Amino acid sequence: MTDGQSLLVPGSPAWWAARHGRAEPTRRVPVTLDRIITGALDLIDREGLGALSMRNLAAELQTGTTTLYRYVSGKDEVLVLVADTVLGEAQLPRALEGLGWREVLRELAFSMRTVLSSHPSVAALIATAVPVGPNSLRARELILGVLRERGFDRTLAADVYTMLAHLVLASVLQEPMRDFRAGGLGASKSLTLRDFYRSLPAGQYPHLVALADALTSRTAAEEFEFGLGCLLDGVEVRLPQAQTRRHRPRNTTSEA
Amino acid sequence: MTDGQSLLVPGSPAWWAARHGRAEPTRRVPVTLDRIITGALDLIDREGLGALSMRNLAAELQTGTTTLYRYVSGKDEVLVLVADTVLGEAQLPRALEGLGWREVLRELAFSMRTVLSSHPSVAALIATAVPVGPNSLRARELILGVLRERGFDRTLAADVYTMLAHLVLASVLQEPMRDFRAGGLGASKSLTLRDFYRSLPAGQYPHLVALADALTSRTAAEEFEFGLGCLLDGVEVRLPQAQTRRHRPRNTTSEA
DNA sequence: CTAGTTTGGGTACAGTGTTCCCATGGCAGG
DNA sequence: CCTGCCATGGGAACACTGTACCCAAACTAG
Repeated sequence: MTDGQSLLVPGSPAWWAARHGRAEPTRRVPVTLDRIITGALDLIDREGLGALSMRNLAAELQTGTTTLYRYVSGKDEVLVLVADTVLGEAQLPRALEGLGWREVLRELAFSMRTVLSSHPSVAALIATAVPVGPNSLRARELILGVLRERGFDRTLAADVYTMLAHLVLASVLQEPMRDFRAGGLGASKSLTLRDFYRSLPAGQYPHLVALADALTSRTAAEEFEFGLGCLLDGVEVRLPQAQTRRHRPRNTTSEA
Repeated sequence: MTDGQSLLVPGSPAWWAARHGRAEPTRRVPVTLDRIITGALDLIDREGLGALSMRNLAAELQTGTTTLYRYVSGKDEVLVLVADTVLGEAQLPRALEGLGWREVLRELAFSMRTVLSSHPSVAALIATAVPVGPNSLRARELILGVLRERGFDRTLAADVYTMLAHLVLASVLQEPMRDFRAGGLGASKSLTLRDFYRSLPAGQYPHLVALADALTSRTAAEEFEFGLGCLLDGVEVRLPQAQTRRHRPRNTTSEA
């Protein structure tokens, strides 16, 4: 299709606007790799992963579709670059030295989770492909370094890193389903997940009905907090030197 | 395309074969929902998620594309049905009563992981959509019941279930990347992940280079085993009654 | 001013999900 | 017997997708 509006045909309003707009006179913004990546990320965050097509991306950048292929080998490469860019948004090397391994791991895991959580659709990209971009490698390197310097042996450091990555990934992946509506047969009857659990036959699924609230009232961050705490406690048990300064866990609340 | 071979034009070899083949005379196998689901699952397992298109699926079932839409509202529904079918392949209610919560959770988590691991591509379906099919609900109900009957309060049961689900999901999702080859610029230089880590600049990524073996020598099941152990230990700490029969963890091996 | 190299992009092809509409076949009613 | 019906099967078409080929515009070097 010719798209009509994105072309700057002389005499058209868009042409005039570009001609004596208040900004710099060169309205033809050059295409760069960065513009492609940020444009793709914007498009994904705004309209979801499914909305990212090479044509849409080209339209977003006000250029032609095939132009993108001058900077990128294909859509796959765009996705890889976007994923690594997001991973790079986490500012990891904050104040770090004085803290014990628990605090550092908490800090790192949470900042990774936060940055991925702000680009929900991107998590799926990272989940199904080994992230080998520089930002991803830097993060891995940093976490492994923290573990080694705190006395973890090689296998334990690798195992703990893998578990942390798994935990972060799963938490972020499952987060968008929090606002899930079930039963879309008609537009009228859309249930929230909690009401869906409540509406199940109590004879068949007694616990799902009874735990409808418990299963759906947690924030994704709270769930992550819980899982991270469990994992770190488990790691503490596995440390060779029994340098276990005991600490009292705090969320075993019993509700009404 | 007309496909030529799947059409039984009278007089063609295929027609004759169907006419007096050694099997039953009715060669036109009727299309059913079950055939669609199992066909889709076969296709996914055999050639990956990307190979599942409505046309491919129709060809697999030796029928026309639009016929599928008589039984299914679209591709999304096929995927949902496939996901729930896979979830249903886990035989969960094995011998269960005598065991403590640790053993039961291990058993259930492992069997879920095993069944998902045998259909690697399907895990991605479950990760990005709330599974609300009957088999999925049955599994959730069973696990929650186990937890409640073993003395977990409502929130703790829900939290622990969520963590287990996350762990299983992430483990299965990351499993296919185990046979990942990096650096596919040319067909000549395809590195395994371990060699990729080894080939990194040691000045920039010292720990990644040093831990190349540790990061890649684990089986997915072993990693899962480790994570599950950590998690269960963490859960044990959070149990209200300090019914902690201590047990010695066993994998803090220090390698060469 | 010309030659050449980079950058931008229209057209085209194969493949996707989905819908419209027509053909076929078995079965009930006359 | 023939006739009409209706659920099932499927061809053609539409609006997309990623990508390759090839041509036009623009800028740079001589």
